[in-house]
Amino acid sequence: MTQAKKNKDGRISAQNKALILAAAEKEFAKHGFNGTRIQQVADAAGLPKTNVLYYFKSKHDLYVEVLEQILSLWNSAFDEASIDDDPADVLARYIAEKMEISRTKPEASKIFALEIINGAPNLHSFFKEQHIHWMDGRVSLLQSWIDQGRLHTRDPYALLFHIWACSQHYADFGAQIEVLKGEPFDEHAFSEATKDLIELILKGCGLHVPERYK
Amino acid sequence: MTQAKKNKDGRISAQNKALILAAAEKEFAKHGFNGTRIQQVADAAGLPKTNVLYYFKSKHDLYVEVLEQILSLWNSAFDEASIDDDPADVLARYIAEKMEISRTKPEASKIFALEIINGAPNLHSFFKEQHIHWMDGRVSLLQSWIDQGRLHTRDPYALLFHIWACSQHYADFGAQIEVLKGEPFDEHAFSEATKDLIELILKGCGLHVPERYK
DNA sequence: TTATCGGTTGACCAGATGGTCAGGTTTTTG
DNA sequence: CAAAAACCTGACCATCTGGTCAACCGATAA
Repeated sequence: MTQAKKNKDGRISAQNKALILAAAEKEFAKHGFNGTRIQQVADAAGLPKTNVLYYFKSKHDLYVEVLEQILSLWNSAFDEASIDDDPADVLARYIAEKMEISRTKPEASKIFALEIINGAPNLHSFFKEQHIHWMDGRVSLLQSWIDQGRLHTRDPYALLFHIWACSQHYADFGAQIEVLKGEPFDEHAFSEATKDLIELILKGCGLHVPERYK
Repeated sequence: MTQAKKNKDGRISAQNKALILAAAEKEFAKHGFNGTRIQQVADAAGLPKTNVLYYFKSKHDLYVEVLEQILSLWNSAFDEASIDDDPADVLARYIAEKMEISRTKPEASKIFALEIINGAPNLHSFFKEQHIHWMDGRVSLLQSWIDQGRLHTRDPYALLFHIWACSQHYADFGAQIEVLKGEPFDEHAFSEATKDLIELILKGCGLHVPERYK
């Protein structure tokens, strides 16, 4: 039917697309956009290369869809925090969330980092604007807390950057950390690292670490 | 003469090699190893492609030499710090050094980050071992300070990771930061960011920020 | 003058890779 | 049960790119 003309998500379609996207996420994380071969993605998904091109018009298309899927992970409870909330609580939770993503979705984090390092050439400008808007809102919240004397840091932007930098570091540099520390960086180690980071940042802002994050 | 057989560093040679390495550093930082074309490097250096291949046997060779050149930047005063030094002073200086590299050599920092994200496939194992050795030494120094009650943080490894993560962040994500903050990230902004980071980390470790870094 | 040698370069190639296409099969739909 | 739509895929191709090669240049030494 003409109604179904644009509906490309039959049962099989949805299933295969998901399969391919998952495989692509891993491959892109490992080798970057240029270093990834469509054939590799196909192999990882257990399908012939042509089939990958059937669902995604081009390599670039596939990459963009992977990226869009990743962006949905970036939502957070911090998005809705208000001035009446407790800064220590909100920040600790935000850090914990970011660390959790680094642990459970390191590939996504890597791809995001690679994309940003290269100047975000594939992120639609609407995303950038949206991000700036989000940033403005969060920064003024932090600034309010600073003005109230409930948060002691000079630059709220810098605070956010530092949280991102450190949490993402654990995703991006996971392998390096294992080598340098000489022990596997497992769930428990991640939990310890999260506590450490929360303590560092909160103390650095003159905040008291909530019991549950100690 | 047979003596000069291996001497490939005549005046012209040294000059051209330096030219090519500088161009390669920029290109690799922009596009990564796979995304960089030898032709691009050649164009950036103002030489024909064949000439690049004359000085560097292969693209991979060129990349490794760029990488080795970068590694020399990683030396620091922190390397020689001893237990008798003041933790606050040593750490503040170390952070300032790292930030300075991010400001003056962002390309080098980017390449290093990209290399590490990909699991450091091109770093010779002797470098890794050397790095581990360095790390062990620095961690035990930090641990000594902790044991003496002069430094208050749980995991010295994590402390180093956080310093690296934040300072490198300013190199890697420079473009993103400009967009999000909506103003150029110049020398002055870098100086402010450095102070902020020093304050965050030192306060986070229960240290007092030395006057000169305020 | 001539041999040598570092340096230079255009022409060329083999392999890899993104992407197309036509024809086939399976599933859905009326 | 057809017809249509969705799905699948082997064969193929245009292009790109790392790397080779052989000829050539220009300075210096014998």
